[in-house]
Amino acid sequence: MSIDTPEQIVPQAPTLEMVAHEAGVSRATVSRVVNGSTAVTPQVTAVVNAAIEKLNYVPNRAARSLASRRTNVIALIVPEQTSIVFSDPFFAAVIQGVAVYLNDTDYTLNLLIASETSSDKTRRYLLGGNVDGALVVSHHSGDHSYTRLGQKLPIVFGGRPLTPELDDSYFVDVDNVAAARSATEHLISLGRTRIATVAGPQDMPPGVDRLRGWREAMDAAGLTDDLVEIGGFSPASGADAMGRLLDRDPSIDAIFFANDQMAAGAYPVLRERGLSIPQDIAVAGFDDDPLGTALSPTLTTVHQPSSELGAGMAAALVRLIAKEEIERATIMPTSLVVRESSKAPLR
Amino acid sequence: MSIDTPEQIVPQAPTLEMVAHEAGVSRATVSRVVNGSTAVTPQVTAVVNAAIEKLNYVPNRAARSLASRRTNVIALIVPEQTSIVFSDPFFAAVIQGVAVYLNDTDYTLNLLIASETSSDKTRRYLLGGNVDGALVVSHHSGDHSYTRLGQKLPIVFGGRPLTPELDDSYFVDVDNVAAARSATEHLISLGRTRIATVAGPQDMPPGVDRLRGWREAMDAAGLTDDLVEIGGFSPASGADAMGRLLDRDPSIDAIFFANDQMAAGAYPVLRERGLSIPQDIAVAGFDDDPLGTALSPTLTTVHQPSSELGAGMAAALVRLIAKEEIERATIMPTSLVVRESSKAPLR
DNA sequence: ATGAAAGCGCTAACAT
DNA sequence: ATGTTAGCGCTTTCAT
Repeated sequence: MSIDTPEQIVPQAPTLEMVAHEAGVSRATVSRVVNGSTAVTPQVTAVVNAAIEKLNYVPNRAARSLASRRTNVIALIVPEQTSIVFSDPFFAAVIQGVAVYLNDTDYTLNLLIASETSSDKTRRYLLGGNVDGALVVSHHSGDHSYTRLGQKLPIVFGGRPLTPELDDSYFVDVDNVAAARSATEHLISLGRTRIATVAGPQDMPPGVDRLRGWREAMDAAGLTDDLVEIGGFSPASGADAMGRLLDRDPSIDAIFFANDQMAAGAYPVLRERGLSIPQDIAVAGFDDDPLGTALSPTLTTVHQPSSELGAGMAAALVRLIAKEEIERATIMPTSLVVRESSKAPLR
Repeated sequence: MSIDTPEQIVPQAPTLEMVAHEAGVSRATVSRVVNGSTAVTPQVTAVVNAAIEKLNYVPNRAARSLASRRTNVIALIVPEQTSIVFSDPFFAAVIQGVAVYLNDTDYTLNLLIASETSSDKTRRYLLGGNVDGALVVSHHSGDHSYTRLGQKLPIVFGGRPLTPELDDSYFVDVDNVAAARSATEHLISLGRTRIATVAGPQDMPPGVDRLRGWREAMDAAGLTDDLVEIGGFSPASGADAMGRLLDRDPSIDAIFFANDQMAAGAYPVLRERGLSIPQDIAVAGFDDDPLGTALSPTLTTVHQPSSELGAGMAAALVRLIAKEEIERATIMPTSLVVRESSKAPLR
């Protein structure tokens, strides 16, 4: 080696073969130890582990996968349409839940943004035997367009499908109806009677379900359920809907928004009209968006266990891959977070 | 096959071998076509492609990786400390930028949440030859603790290192100093003279740099630069700092926050003290957090090209892996977004 | 309980 | 320009 030739640091990763040699056993035995087979003497196991430690051995995923015909890879598919509104922290939390959960398993997470144009490529990739299963976060949409893949590959969705009867996919979700109902009951318990709602798009399960929950609570309390406007889950749409509602009935004394973004958009409208929150009008949202605590007054909302949803999806998929029997639907609990926007009795 | 035994659908993925057979050529030739080698007759290429199409062939990553000794996998490391504050949409956007960019390459994205406890496991994994390179998003921290890995594996960081002189890593970032300077100059251009700032932690590059930018602008304009308080990038810390500043000098007529979260936290404080934005006090933040448009008045801020930062990181890494020469630092442009919170001249 | 040996599906010299 | 032939590092029967 001359002075001019910088030493080529070839980080030649140690192979199972080398470990076997070091430990004085066969490759098969090392493999057994690595994979936690019980059929190995404690003594031998110890020797092998020592060798592994000494050589700093890490199994080569590709080789393992090729030989075992398992990839140990789980795809996390984020439809692009969804990801463009990646600004929604709900997603980030779900993804985080997935990633953290998988960290403690042998699975590796493969994040995939599936654009319309590449959806075919995505399907091929998924069916090409490159992953053991897939997770689809379709958020509010309920779009289970990957459903048919479910017959060839284990798949778990986030959110219930749009048309349950035509769908036999697995999914993890919250009970939007019950959650909306409880938020509305909370407003009712404040003594409010003119309670409105801004629902989400009626072609998305959460849009439908949260409206239904509101209606159930109103009906049960014997209140009229006609103060409804449809929004698009965005702040601007919330502002618009709020304006329309107040035009219809200026005496509204409480309102439930299908998500926090719309509630936030409505805040300035309320202020412009000289209505104070919560004295004149109590407000509740949905999602427990972090921005709810930045608003003034802070926003009462329904908390969704977002990262737990992610973890739940991952857990379900892992069991599915292991061919365990699991429920088609996994429902996670929500909780009402009461903040300043609903903290005063009717004046 | 009896009626009781459901047909076992074995989605036996077609192999290169099968394609070769179908096309009547050797496996090597198919491999050449698949990998875009020029040394194949157009005719043969066509035949092979037809066979691929017909059989719906998708290369097996594991086999390919094993044989080529390339993994075509890029790890995206999100330190847990960071991800817990995953509520910051900045991240989601960066990650999205990375994912979308890689979608058009042959690389696959491996998302890794590296907790303190598993950082050793993470290191081993990275060095075990399971990825071709890694991306580290350390956001505001500037923590380049994976720097040493950079000698064994191509790595690109998000954000400049804390101690540039001790660091020889590659990174992608924005010019925080210049951006903060321009935001401050904007406030100065409004005719304001008592301009304060709430800086970020001084052990994080953005904390240091944004304060420096503010100071440079103040000094250049001949204004005193003593109205400084340090916050922690959270809404609560912004509120606290705002209070301290107003206690020190109630005549403050403009303020620059090192991020939008802190500015949002300060809004209620200002309102409580009877100061109106922007008439009494003009406000500017940093990050272009979506919440800035939900605030009332909407918040003037510095926009960072978050998803472009992600794409830039991915692009740099891909070039690094290809052993191309690249600059250690890639600096992306920011832009000032003027909104209502700074839209009035001094009254 | 351990070892021997045959691949897993592909790439990359090397031949031709 | 195309084919032949070794492996890549590991798992997994099948023996022993």
